[in-house]
Amino acid sequence: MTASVSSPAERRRNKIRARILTAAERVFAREGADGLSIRRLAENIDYSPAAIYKYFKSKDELVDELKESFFELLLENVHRIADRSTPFAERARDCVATYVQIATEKPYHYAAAFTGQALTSGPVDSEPGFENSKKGQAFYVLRSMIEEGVSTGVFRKDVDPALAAKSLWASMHGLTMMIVHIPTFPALNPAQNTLSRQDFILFHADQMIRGLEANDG
Amino acid sequence: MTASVSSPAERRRNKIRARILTAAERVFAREGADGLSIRRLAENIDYSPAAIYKYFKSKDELVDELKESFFELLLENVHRIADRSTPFAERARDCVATYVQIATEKPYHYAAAFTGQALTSGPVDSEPGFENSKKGQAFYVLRSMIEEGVSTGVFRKDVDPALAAKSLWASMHGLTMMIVHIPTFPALNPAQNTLSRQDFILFHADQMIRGLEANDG
DNA sequence: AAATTAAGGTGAACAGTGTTTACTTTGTGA
DNA sequence: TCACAAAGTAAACACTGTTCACCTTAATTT
Repeated sequence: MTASVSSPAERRRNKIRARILTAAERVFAREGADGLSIRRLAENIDYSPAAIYKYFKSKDELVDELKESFFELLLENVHRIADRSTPFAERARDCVATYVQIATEKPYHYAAAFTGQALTSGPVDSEPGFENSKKGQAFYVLRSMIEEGVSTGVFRKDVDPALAAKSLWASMHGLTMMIVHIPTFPALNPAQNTLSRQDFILFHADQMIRGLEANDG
Repeated sequence: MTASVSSPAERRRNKIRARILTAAERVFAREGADGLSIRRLAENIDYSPAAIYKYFKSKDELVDELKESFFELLLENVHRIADRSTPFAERARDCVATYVQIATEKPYHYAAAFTGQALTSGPVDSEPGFENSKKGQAFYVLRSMIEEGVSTGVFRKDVDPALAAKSLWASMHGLTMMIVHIPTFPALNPAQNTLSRQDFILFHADQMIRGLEANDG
């Protein structure tokens, strides 16, 4: 207990860390993890490449922080919609639309957040502490919304919210990835004319929700 | 018109090309595109790294061929199910399940096929000739199945098969990617006990199909 | 059959990458 | 002031995809 909780040295350190992160963010958003090289990054902030390793253990750790802040942004936005007092159906649709919207605005962030971890890595110990990650929290917003739908009778009584949330999440994720990877989606061909992206997102959301609804109209 | 359509030289060339591809396939299936290096590959087949470039313009081109053959396999399997004469509902479910099954068996192939192209690349000229690609053909199997569902009255009359197919494809894609990237999925935590993967796939398929069904029953 | 052309194969190099090591400078706390 | 830790660096290590000049071998043409 020598100094204040935030010593000058510590604050200075955090400042530089932040400077590195914002410089990294700019490049990552435009070119992704492959486009972001430690050497280029070091040059941008007038440091030697090795200096970065005094602030981050590895490039992966640096990129992980970018991804985590992105999911914080995503969570905030979805939460804001979920907390509205608009009718349930509308609110649910808007949540899905917002998730897809925010995600596709920063495609590299979103894709990297899932693509990141090694694919065939052992089934043990993956995602430690998922519940406390931003990604995890975003999922639980989804789950509680489905719980509301079930308890108010909009959805079938026999749907398991936890299960349904995963299914819904997968569908949202799929649409997002499609848009992210196929620039023209929902058009599959540059020439094809179809629904606008926004309308398609709403259509997809409707489709998902319809799968949960009690079909007595 | 000097020789036969397949000259000895040509056949020899194709043989070596195939040898390279099968060696590449083995590594790619286990470690993905990043794990597959030209140098390691060259060593495996007792050639110099430069030799590979006499058979493939670039590593990307080589990997593209691996991806295309994978989608050929995927298409074959889905087609086999789609051509069955089992009841419609069952057949549809099995198609979805097979798609996810095959895809998750070769996670790197599947993920790379979508992740491959540059993310923010201009909206023009992406995916030239989608209709003729294996990926495109797989999509059209889906579309015609939905057409069958609509015409036989299982699905709502107002669903646009082309649109619904895209929505369904996105949902399938999402589940596949979830399984591919989260080793424990549908469990989100190693400790969590939930539906088996196979059962979850069927649940998800049900959910999707329910979204299309005419709800008078 | 001889000469010419094309294809197959190679070692070395170019331009990158993430990361580590040994070293120097700088700043802080005792 | 002195000692110790933190910050910063140049240079190297071990890689990567790719290209170039060069040589050998096979196929074609004269």
